[in-house]
Amino acid sequence: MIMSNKAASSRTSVHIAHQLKKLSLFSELSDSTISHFAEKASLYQRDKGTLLFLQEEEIQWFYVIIGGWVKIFRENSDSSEAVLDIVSHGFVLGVDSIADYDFYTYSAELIDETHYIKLPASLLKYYLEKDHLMARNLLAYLSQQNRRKNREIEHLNLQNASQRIGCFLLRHCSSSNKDTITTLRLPYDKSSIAARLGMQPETFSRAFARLKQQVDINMNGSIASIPDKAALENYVCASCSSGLNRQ
Amino acid sequence: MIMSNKAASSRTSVHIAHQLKKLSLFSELSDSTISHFAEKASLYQRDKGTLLFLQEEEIQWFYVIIGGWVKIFRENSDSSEAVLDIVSHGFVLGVDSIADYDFYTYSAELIDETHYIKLPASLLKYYLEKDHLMARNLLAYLSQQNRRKNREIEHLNLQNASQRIGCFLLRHCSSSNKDTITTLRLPYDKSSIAARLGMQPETFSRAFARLKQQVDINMNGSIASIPDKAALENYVCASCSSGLNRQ
DNA sequence: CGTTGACTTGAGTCTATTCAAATCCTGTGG
DNA sequence: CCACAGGATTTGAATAGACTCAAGTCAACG
Repeated sequence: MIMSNKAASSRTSVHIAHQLKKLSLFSELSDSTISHFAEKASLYQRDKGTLLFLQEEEIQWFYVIIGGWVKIFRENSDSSEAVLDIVSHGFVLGVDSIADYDFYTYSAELIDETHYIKLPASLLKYYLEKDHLMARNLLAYLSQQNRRKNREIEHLNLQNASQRIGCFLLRHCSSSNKDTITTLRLPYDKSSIAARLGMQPETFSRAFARLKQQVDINMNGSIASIPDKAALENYVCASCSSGLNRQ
Repeated sequence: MIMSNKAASSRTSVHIAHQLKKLSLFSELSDSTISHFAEKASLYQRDKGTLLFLQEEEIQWFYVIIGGWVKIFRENSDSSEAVLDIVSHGFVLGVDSIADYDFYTYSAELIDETHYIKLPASLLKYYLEKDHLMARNLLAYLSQQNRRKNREIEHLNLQNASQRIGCFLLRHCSSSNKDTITTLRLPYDKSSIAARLGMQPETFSRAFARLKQQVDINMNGSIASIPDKAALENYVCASCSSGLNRQ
């Protein structure tokens, strides 16, 4: 990232600080702490295919996703990979093992043009020791991740392919007004959603077709619009232990 | 828990302190902190079927499992339940949401006669604020749980029924000497293992039979013995991204 | 206008599920 | 100590869902 001059750099830093403040990981931190992070951070926009980091690499940076889509995955000895998650704006990547392990335990790759902030892990570690609030925020973040994964395990066990697709859609709808039509930009590459949901691309295609038959969903390129979100929730959560808004 | 006199209570407390010290959650904490926990804790031994807590209840206690087996699960609107995990000695239950949510996000039930310590959540919360080490230990614990669940999701996606059973066995073998025969007491009720692994009891039975054909495993009541652990690892981890001893 | 890559559709196969029946265990009462 | 009831586990047969491989469609792009 090349800055033309100090002023530009400062403008970027203010912009980054603004983005960081939105995150629960940085909530209630002092302005000086946040600007400290913002000063050491850089803003990126990169294309599909860019690797953020690989499993087993030493943790040097962590990432905040502003927009776009990132695939979190693990590769194994034979060629296949397991997609653990596909995440978008507001997600923080690479902090899961920062407290006790020092190495990334998964790989992360952009599957769309993505806008993100890159921050030094050492700074987070520093504040983790120094600032009790930082530790508490990370605790809350990890707790939330745990619950997210519990839900994931439950769904893999109990939901069928169509329901899992519907659930994925719902999770990525910004919780907008119930009465308006919800629209949502999906990752360009649908086969990675399939992998994320633990199914083959063909199964995804067929199951999505079935889902569209059951509840009203319109696809327009990679834009999905859902006229009746409640109907989708109803279809999806027939076998969920937690309603959509529960933890 | 009725104590006959102060001396007995004190002996119990020393015993509990000894157990707590083994856990990473309490590692490096001062002796006085640990005895503070131990004083407020009680030791229990209860039968199969005992409920430790239910999802949505307010978190009042957390639990350390000394021996036996506990089922962690979530129930949903229709009758079915999702078993998130089945855990035994050394596991800490009920702290996942202590930092940010105040309610249990899963239920826990003994599926065997089980030996455990019950501790007040408020004390953990108190030290979480006061003692930086406690926060760091819980961070490490949650990080580890996250990795455990990532592995779980990967396995649900990539492994077949037999491999998942083998993996469950391996995970619960104490990492003893490679050359000796490994033995392992399984929960009395096999159908909860089946549920834990996301399959029906019938599938469990058939898949286990297949596993026993492939690698040498002897069952004797609920005691499994594995003469050649390496062979089992080899069978199971053909499609794992992480070797057994990785994080 | 043809090529390329992504997605869909089709047909056959495989794995796990379901329902039903048989068998094995275990704890209990005689 | 043994027989027995009841539950858990196993086995069998039919079915359903997802997978694989192959072929077809579609749209974007040069």
